[in-house]
Amino acid sequence: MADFLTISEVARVFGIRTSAIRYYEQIGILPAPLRKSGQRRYTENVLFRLAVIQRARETGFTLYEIRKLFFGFAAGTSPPKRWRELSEQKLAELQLRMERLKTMETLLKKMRNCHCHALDECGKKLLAL
Amino acid sequence: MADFLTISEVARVFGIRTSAIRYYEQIGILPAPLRKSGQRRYTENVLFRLAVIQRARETGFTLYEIRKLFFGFAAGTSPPKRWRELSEQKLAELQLRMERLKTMETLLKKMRNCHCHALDECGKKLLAL
DNA sequence: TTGCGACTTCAAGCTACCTTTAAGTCAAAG
DNA sequence: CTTTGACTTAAAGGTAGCTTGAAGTCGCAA
Repeated sequence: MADFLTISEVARVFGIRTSAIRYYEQIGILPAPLRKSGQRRYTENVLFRLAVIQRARETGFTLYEIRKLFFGFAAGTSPPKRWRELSEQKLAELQLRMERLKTMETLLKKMRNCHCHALDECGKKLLAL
Repeated sequence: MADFLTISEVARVFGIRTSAIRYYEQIGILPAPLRKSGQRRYTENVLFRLAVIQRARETGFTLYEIRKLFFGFAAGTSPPKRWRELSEQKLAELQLRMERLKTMETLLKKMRNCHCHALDECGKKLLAL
């Protein structure tokens, strides 16, 4: 029956628009699927891809970073090696982002407990991190 | 001497463009400074503001969220109260972001250690989170 | 055969966050 | 007085990540 999925079925699963899916294909982060009289027919593989894409997007990666990651896997230089390099790099970026989030958390906590009546007064305190 | 700062001095301190500073003023996240024959002259207060803005931006807040945060401080309802509410809310958002980052970290670590030769094969594994 | 609904493409539109450009003002130096 | 350099404005331009619109195709049902 549902051996293949139409674009709108896929879209519904992920709560995104069909136009977004076509766009992802266009910029090369989703492979072009088989066609049945012009219409895209997806296998479950697209679900795995989209799941990774969504998580990456949620954590702040751009579509172009994601593309780089995917191409890094596919490309020539013995896949697992290049792949490892790229994911190491992305992991380092994640570390940085997490540190920044923590700094911001500290900042917000200070702001929350601040009793200043003017923002600038408060800002002055904050800079004493 | 440097009792006041020109827009380009401020820009240099933060490594941003003068146009960005004017834009921040335009959308209301930087207060309009005094003018000396038309030109903006800043006090050190602007540095505190910009520091907070930069950190917030780094952690993914939009300029409009930042504006809301600032206005929340300034606005009517006994400042510290409204302020506290808003920062609580932002803190909750931060928590969520951190969780997502951690999920992504797990994902990337799995990918790094993956020996699949095809992305889809790898994706399948990943979905067993 | 006609109509319907779900798809297709291509191009233009939209929001956020700025940057760039054009044209002008100001003040201090030569 | 003219030039220089740093500023001013308003408006247009640019990029990311889509969305929307117009016009057309496909296959099935009445």
